[in-house]
Amino acid sequence: MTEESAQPERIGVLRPTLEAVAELAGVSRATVSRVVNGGAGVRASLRERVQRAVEELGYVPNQAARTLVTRRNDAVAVVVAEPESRVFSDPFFAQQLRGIGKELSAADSQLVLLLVEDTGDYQRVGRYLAGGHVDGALLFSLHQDDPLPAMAHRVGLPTVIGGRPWAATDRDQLYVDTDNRGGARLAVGHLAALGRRRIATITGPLDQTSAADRLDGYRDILPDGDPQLIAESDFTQEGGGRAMAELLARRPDVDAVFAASDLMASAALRVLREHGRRVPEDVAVVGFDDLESVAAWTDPPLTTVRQDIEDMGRLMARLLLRRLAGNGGADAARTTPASVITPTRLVVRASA
Amino acid sequence: MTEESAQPERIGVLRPTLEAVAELAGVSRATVSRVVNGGAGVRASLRERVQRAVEELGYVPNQAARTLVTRRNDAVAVVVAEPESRVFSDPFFAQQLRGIGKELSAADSQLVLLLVEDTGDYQRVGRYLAGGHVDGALLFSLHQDDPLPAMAHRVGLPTVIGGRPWAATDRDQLYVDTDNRGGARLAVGHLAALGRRRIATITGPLDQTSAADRLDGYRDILPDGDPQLIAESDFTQEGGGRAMAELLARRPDVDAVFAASDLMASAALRVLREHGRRVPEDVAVVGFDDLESVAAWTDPPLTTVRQDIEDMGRLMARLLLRRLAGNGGADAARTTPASVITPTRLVVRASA
DNA sequence: TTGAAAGCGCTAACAC
DNA sequence: GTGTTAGCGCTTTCAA
Repeated sequence: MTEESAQPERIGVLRPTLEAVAELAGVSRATVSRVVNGGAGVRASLRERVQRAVEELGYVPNQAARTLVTRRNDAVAVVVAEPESRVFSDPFFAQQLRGIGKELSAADSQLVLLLVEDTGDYQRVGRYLAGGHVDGALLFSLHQDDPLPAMAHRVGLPTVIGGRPWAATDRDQLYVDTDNRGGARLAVGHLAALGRRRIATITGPLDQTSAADRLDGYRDILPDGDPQLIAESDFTQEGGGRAMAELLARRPDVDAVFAASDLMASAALRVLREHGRRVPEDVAVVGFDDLESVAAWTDPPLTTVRQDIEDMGRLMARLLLRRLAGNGGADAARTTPASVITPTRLVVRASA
Repeated sequence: MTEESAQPERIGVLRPTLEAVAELAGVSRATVSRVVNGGAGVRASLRERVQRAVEELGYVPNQAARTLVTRRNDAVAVVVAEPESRVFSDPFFAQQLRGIGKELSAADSQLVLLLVEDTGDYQRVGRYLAGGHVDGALLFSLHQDDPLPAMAHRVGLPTVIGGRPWAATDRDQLYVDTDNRGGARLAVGHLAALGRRRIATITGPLDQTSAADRLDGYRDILPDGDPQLIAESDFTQEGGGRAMAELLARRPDVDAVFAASDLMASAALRVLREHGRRVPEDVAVVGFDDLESVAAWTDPPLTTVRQDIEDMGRLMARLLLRRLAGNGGADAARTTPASVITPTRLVVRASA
């Protein structure tokens, strides 16, 4: 009994198989399988007998065996290529995940969250995705040369990316993005309409398309702007504060700031106050995101560009699910979903 | 081509199998399998030939098939029974997850995070755990009658719980907990030693053992305390602020507060200031957790009970991995790991 | 060292 | 309706 053998020599609980249930119920495996999977086309009396047997034995289908034949997992991976210190401090992810979770639950699919902490993790996560543990993947926070989309494409794993990817690995790579450029134009246009003439911007990390696109929107409105008025930052509170201080040093006459995230805008507000500037009288400030927990509670409340983050998550999940569902047919072309750019709108509060 | 058939009619990329690699390399499936799994006992020349074939075909083993025979997944679930709004706002989880992630990476096991949002999710998560997708599970934030441990036990899934469970489902249910009671004694003892005589406490939700145990520690030091000095709260910032206001209303002469979390303590600090109390002169405050991002940055910096959260995560993972490893033998008794209570210590800063 | 062959537990034709 | 049967892709004896 000590050595492994072909016989079912298990350590803990002996998990019953379809076979065992079939025997106990006095039917064939096929019938048990039918009952377990909905029971369509099985006489009621038999069905009940089988159900009792399932109950009695505490039978739970072995997913590996099932997946092996059906090629479905009813699970979807969400991969976030960001240290968890950021994943867990930025409300952005939480909201996005909430949307995704809701949509997947409705489809009875399990959300599996994978965090890519450092470079070494890529291999393991890649193996996980390639190994067929999930039916599809939602990829987030991809930086410029992230290998994940290519990996997924290589093994044929359906994928939707959060945010516009830098380059399409795949002709029909699906993604969901906010209209970052349009949103930025809204913000900067508003400041210009207010009569501000020295409008600065605090950007996100420019190796992310969201940050780059927002800067492009800024430039759309101010094509001849002073480069001194552009401070590159990183979407965090600390970074935003630093950038604001820098701008103040470079151009003390700055009279407006478009910060590419609410977190950065809130830090800018604080730094401006510390430097004796009144908002919005001396300097008008506009953020981006409209995070409920931030924008409404700053002093003064933040004028910002609203994007519906939870809805983006929902959309991503829906896109993926539709692609998964649309597998079978030759009519793929008709049912193939397309990438989505969600709209933004300006929410005017007191800061600008 | 439109209908499903037994033939490999796939939609996207045709994923190569062992068979295909074997054919291309001109060897048997067994040999390919050996190479893929480390290549022990295969002649170098053959090994290389196989590796080239694997490379060329972009072969990735099908995990479902592998799991079906090995009964291993190299994946571990972390289940958090808490709405993500809390998971993502409380740094506690992030730290714990970091510890777990590190330990699992080292064992080349994939961390799979499952969030239980509402009651409906239990079924799906239960099915996921029972379905054999993971080798084991780490369970967090279990409330009083949480069905998860029983579910896991029922299907024989090795499990380690974060925090002491209310009742052991299983004789040798493993868990990792902080010495909550001892830590609370440290905190309250410190306040008493400072000469404080009207020491209040703000508790966590008393349906969680961590909160209940900390309250017990408080009572150990103050067995005859005034019940008016005890305010039940919920570990959040909002709750902590409310509780502090309440205490101030009930006992304006309060001269010390032991808050059962740093988040609550920081809110208490703010409320005390708003009520014109100086800390620590009028009211001394001690927290619990020693969250880097909170305790050191409050004004004044928080005296608190330190628990090494990341290490707890690490410990949980290690316990689980050891249990997983210790499966095979009859010597299970000797290698069986036992639950752990991690020590606490008082970190004295300016608030008490 | 290598290959042949027997399953792991399940689903899905297909036949009755 | 129900049972029989043939795999899904892999690992692992066992023999050569």
